[in-house]
Amino acid sequence: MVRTHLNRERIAQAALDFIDEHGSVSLSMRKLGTYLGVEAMAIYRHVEGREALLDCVLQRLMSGVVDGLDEALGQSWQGYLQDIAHRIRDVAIRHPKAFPLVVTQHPAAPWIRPPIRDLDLIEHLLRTLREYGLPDDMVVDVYQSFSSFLMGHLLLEAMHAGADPTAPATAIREEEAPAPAPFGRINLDTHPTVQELSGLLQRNTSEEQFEIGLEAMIDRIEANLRS
Amino acid sequence: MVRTHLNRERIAQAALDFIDEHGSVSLSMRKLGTYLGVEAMAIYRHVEGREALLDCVLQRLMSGVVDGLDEALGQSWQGYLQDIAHRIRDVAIRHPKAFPLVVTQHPAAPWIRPPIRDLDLIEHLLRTLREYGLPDDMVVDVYQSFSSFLMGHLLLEAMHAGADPTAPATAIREEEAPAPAPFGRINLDTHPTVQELSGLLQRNTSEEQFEIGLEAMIDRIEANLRS
DNA sequence: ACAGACCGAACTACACTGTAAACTTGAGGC
DNA sequence: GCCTCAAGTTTACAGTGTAGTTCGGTCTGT
Repeated sequence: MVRTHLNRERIAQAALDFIDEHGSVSLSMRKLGTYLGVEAMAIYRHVEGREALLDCVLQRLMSGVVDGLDEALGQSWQGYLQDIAHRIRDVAIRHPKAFPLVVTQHPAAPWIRPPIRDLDLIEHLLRTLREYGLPDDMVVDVYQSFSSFLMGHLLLEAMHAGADPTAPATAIREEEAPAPAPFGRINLDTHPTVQELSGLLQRNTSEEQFEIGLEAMIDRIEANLRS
Repeated sequence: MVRTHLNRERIAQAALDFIDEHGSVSLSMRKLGTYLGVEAMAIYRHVEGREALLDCVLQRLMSGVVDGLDEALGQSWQGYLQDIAHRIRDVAIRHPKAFPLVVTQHPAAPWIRPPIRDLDLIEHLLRTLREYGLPDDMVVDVYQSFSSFLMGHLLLEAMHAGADPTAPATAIREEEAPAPAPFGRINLDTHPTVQELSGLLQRNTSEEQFEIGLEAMIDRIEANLRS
């Protein structure tokens, strides 16, 4: 009986599923093996090792972003950037446990900036911006600003979304006072402002802030272009 | 002979030194033990485990930021934010291998946003902004924008600075053509734009971009305040 | 000064990790 | 029929985090 043979695709998909479910730190070759119904060492026939495996997962994660990106063209570079940004945000939100893998360095190209680690996507971005008439130094500027903006927002959003819901939220106060403070009682006395603003702090306005920040970045580029 | 007794401080400092030298992934209890001239298990008398150890390192990393922050007061909230931002950037640059630890979740407070993981610092920031007269919702907004801005910029900068200089920069081209392309020859044919812009891409303008981005963020807050 | 509590450091043990090497098996080609 | 060869398995080993236990010196109460 030949259960559909192993290959890079199937392994990457299974690893992604596993990570979505249990987190990336608890992914081990052996666990992935049993998850695939196969002996752990069989995986090494198809990927070089754990690091390469995680790289495959990342590639699979981002593969959807670059595909069908050409249809998004034809508007303006502003719309194009908005489109890419939202595509990547979708990935981050759909796979919050896997997305933080973008901070691991690409072994073959340390100069690639997360979270856009896909060379095809980088090429597409640079080329398109150029075709929209942006000068070269501005193109690189946009790429870099865009990277760090996405990095900051999406990593935070993913961490928030991927936080273990079963987290203990342990108390720091040594007393076991059952104080029903907001978000798992934290030193209410030494940090009164934090406590007072807790309501506002735990409000999730990620999406709004993402849109505002993205808009602001694009505005800034526009202003820079005109000057 | 009582070689200066172990304590949390000494352990955290040694761990930080070790990470600065060899990176955080290769820090193990046993290696830290020998690094301290002590048996690995002795460490468990002072810190609860590996996770707690890394948390100690983070605490030690950021301890310098909040100390002596009151002297930076008295100017304006703009100057205050600039000051904090530069202090944290200094940490990121001085400890590029340790800084990425900020993305690990704080176990007791998952709602804390990296890279500002120090409750004292958060309290200080929120209180100060309030004292400068910013309305509560704006205070929280600033905290969150500030976090993601620092996160994006500093993590990228740290990754860049902490990249293993002995990295192979392997070729993707199967030919072993010795093409002296910029930054470790990468698929010159399929990604011509990347290649063409390689000169601009590898230019390090992190500091400039940091200043520009920080300024822009503050301007945005000001504009938001006036409206 | 001395006895006993005490506590930090060391040792042992165990389950689990990544990975290399040798081995088994089963399908296709002569 | 046998040969080949690649995919999957088994075995092995060094290294990991950490719980449990033991040892040896220091501090304290009298």
